[in-house]
Amino acid sequence: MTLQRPYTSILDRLRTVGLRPTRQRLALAKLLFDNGHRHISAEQLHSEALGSNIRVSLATVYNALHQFTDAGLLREIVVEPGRSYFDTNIATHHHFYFETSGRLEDIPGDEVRWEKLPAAPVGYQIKRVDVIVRVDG
Amino acid sequence: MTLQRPYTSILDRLRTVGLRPTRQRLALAKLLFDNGHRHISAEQLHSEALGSNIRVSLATVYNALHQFTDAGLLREIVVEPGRSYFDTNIATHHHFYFETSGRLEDIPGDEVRWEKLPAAPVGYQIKRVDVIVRVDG
DNA sequence: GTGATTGCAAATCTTTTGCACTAAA
DNA sequence: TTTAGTGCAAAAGATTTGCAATCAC
Repeated sequence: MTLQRPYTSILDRLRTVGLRPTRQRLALAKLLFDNGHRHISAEQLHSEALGSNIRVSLATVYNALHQFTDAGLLREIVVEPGRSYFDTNIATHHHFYFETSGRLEDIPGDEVRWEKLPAAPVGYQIKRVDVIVRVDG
Repeated sequence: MTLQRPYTSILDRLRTVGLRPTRQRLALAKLLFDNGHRHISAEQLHSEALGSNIRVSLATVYNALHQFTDAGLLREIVVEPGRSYFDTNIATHHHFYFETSGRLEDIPGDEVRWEKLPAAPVGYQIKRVDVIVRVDG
């Protein structure tokens, strides 16, 4: 798990995780990390990039999102078949999912505490615990 | 939330939720509910049906799975983009997800207890809380 | 009968892949 | 240079849709 280092430049962050700071990655990272925490889909990020005159293909957006995720800069959240978001907040926290709007909202980590949680099956380690509170109304 | 009524026939269960007990729905429901609790994908159920000489199209399998889910007979669990399962266990419970194998395993409801959980946002109700414990090893 | 359900094939949507081209080190 | 990264178009999956044919009531 990579710690978030708010005062590290995007360029250094990419270098640190071993990704070449290409024009596309820098631009996408800027959109992702310079606008506060966000829940964004690949398609959304692609449109946003095009809207900001960053010429980048959807395939590259997918590549970058997955590389960032593997590097621990992002976290992927799947809420429905065919609907997944990338979360720029990599601290431990959870989510409300608004089924009608498809929107995701953070639940701060300290708003969820376990009284009991099972141990990992023998031979396995817990990588992450996802809590999705599904709401509608 | 529909209570599970183990001694109700499949035919009656379909009738109760207002679904006509067609040949296809009866056969699929039999595969789903007469074999203990299972986590099954649409594709898997379709293969299983064909393997049991039940002629049914994949589209109908999807339809039936969604109708059963809407009726409260099934619960859908999405673990990764492009990988979702239908769970015949509709009691409150949670899941281990084995990232390497793609397998899902039940965590009984009483193995997870909350010390703290946020209230629903104003104007919304909590429909369900999904806990997915992601493990690898 | 008549209205719900099905099958099929086509369409849609999301995501991945192959490969020639380009750019970073 | 050398190797990683990119774009594009095509492929691959998963899921949905439209509509005529079929089935439950």
